[in-house]
This record gives sequence, structure tokens and C-alpha cells, in this order.
Amino acid sequence: MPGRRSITEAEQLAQAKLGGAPIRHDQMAVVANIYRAASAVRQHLENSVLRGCDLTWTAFVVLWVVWIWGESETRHVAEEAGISKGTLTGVARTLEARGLVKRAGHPTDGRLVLLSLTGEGEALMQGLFPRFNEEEAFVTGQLDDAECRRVADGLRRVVLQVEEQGEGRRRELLGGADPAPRRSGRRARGQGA
Amino acid sequence: MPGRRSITEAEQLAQAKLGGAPIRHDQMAVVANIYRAASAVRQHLENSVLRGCDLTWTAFVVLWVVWIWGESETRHVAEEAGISKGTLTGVARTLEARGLVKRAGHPTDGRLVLLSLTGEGEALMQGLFPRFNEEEAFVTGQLDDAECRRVADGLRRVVLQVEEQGEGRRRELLGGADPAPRRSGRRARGQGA
DNA sequence: TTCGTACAATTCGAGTCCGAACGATGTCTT
DNA sequence: AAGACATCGTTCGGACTCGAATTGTACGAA
Repeated sequence: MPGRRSITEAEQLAQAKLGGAPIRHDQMAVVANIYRAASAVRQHLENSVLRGCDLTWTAFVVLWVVWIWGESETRHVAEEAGISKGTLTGVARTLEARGLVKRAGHPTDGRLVLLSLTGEGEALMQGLFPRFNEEEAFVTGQLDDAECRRVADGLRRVVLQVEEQGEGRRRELLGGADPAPRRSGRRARGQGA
Repeated sequence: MPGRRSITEAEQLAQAKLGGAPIRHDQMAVVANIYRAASAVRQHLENSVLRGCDLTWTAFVVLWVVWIWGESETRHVAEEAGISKGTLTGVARTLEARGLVKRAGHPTDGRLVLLSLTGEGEALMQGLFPRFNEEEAFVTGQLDDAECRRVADGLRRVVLQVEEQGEGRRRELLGGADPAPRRSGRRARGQGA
């Protein structure tokens, strides 16, 4: 469990570390707590309802997306699930091997692959989602409905901000410079450093 | 970017999927948006300030913890950073190889290992954190200070709920049954299935 | 002293995840 | 018709992740 020491204390220490430079405390607290909450919620859901079905968080989210939206192109599923195309390929393969999803070529565009739930997958979600939703209610148990709406709305605005302004912001920060490739992951082959 | 389609629409579809069974909409929206926001924020931070320094999110968090709290035992760092001890071992090794952190044995208890920043690590954080904090302010740009405090407070209560009640809740759900081992990870050696 | 127990970090195995590179397909230009 | 170009899903390399097994240190009891 993260977070034994208080965030406010951390803020004071950070302030001290920087001497006079001002810190945006409230904004820092939002980011820190978003991440803490995400980890805590994910861990709880994985260890309660998902583990028993032998599903990881990601696998569940993918199933959920296909369940809700019906047969969908993989790129849309990846976007909705918040994972990369490459990751989805592997997850879909695993789910297909377990007989929970089907994959089918697109009738007119040969590049596309469509994902849909099998009967077994459908049945799984029918039984699983209500239990999942109950745990969602558990983790938010300290908030009443109105507070839930306020928090969800605030988070929605964070997501929107990044989605709508993020790319421009990053370009601006880099000031035209190349966006430095990820250090891990497959290297460019052409020119060795 | 996840989340082109609206969550409310998803809720209606989920409701339809389940026939009459009631869904806790507001709670579901909180969890869904926590996760969306966490991914969006992490991605933005990685692709803006962190990528340039060749740091992953996890590596940055570890550096941040050691920077703020000073030389610390690894188990505390892992807990603060929200990762397992095993993961920290690997991340610390990476950071040590890059000359950003030092590891040292505990003076009296030979089992402990202490982590601290090198001069280079210290200098890095001195320059990096203000830029990181500016991006924290950017992603929360659609919220004023009071709203930030409200959101952070709501999230804090989610974390507390899971930390204080989660384990008991999970035991209760399993009803005494063994908590089904993680499918991935090292297998028990004793008895093959 | 020499156990046994407790608890520390590390190693190890299986797997997730990202993003660059890649091959296949579709679409536009000429 | 044929090449250039865009876009799709997949493959691939490396860092990260968990938790079980392991190794090493500390400390109390016999």
C-alpha cells in the first residue's frame, strides 16, 4: 500500500528543496492522488472479482469494451481501452485462445480485424459485470452520489484537457525539437548513434 | 487517446445489456474516469518532460521519493512509490547504472539497503521537478484551485477506503476460499496442478 | 555456541505494456 | 497501370510488474 506519509508533508519538503521557486500545490495533489487512486482501485478489483475469473485488468477492460460496443475494429477497441495497438494484439490473442472473443476479417477492408464476444464471453460478462460494479461502489463507498459526480466531472475535465490541448502543448514545449525516442523498446535500425 | 465515445452512453448500453439489474452509475463513472485520467496524465508527463530526460514514469516516481525523503530504506521507497520490492530492485539497478542513485548498506542492520541520490541525481531533480509541476498544472488547467482540492480530497477518500477496508472486503468476498494465485509470475514448486 | 525463527533484499519466471519497425492492404496520382 | 503514400494489424526489443522462491542477516532461546 502506497502513501503512509502524507502528501502535504511531501509538498513542504519539495518546497524546501527548491528554495524560493513556487510550487502549484493543489495541482500536484490532484495528479498524485489520481495515480494513487488508480493503483489502489485496480489492485482491489484485480484481487477481488477479476482474479477468480483469471482476468487481468487490461483483459477485463478489453472484454468490457467489446461487450458494450459490440463487434468493433481493433484500433477502436485499443483506443477505448486506453492501450496501444500492439498490446491489444497480444491481449486479444490470449482472450481468443480462452474462447472469450472471436476475431474476423473486415468484409470489405482487408486490413481491418473485427473483435466480438463469443457466447462464452457474453455469459462471462453477464455474470461478472454486476460483481465488478459492486466493487466500484465499494471503493467509492466514502463518497455520496453527488460527490461521485463532482469527482468524476473534475477528472473528465482533466482527460479532456490532455486530449484536446496535450499534443499542442507538447509540441510547444519541445520547441520544434525531435521528440526524443523512448529509450526502451525497439531501436531504429538505420543509423547507430 | 482513450475515450472518444462518452461514458454516459456506455452506461446506457451496459444497463441495456443487463436487462433490469441496477447499475451504480455515479460510482462506475468515478472508477472509469480515475483510470482514464491516470493514463492520460501519465502519458502526457512521459511524452513531455520525462522523455527528454530518458526517464519512465516509475523511474521518476522513485527518484522523486528519494529526493523528497532523502536516503531511505528500499522497502519504504517501494511502498511510497507504489511498486513492489522486486520491481524496485530492477528500477534501482537501472538508475544506479545511470549514476542517478547510490545504494549503501545500512550501518547496523546488514539486511537493509539504503537508497540516496547522487549529485547528478540531485541536480537532475532540481531542474526537472519544476517542469514536471508545470505540467501538473497544465493537465489540471480546467480546474481552479478549489476544484483541485475537492477532487484531490475525493480521491484521497477512495484510496483510504481501499487501504483500510479493502483487505477485509476481499476476504469477505472470497468467503474463506483460497485467493486464486496470479496466473502470471513464478509458480509454486511443490505440487504441480 | 548453535539452533530456529523473523524479516530484509534479491533472483527468477511468466506476463504486461509501449512504441518503432515491418509487411500487407487500400487509396490516390500520374 | 504503376508507383507513391497512408493506414491497418502484427512483430519485436526492452523496461516494468507481480509474487514465489531464494539468500543473507539479526536476534532470542536452548
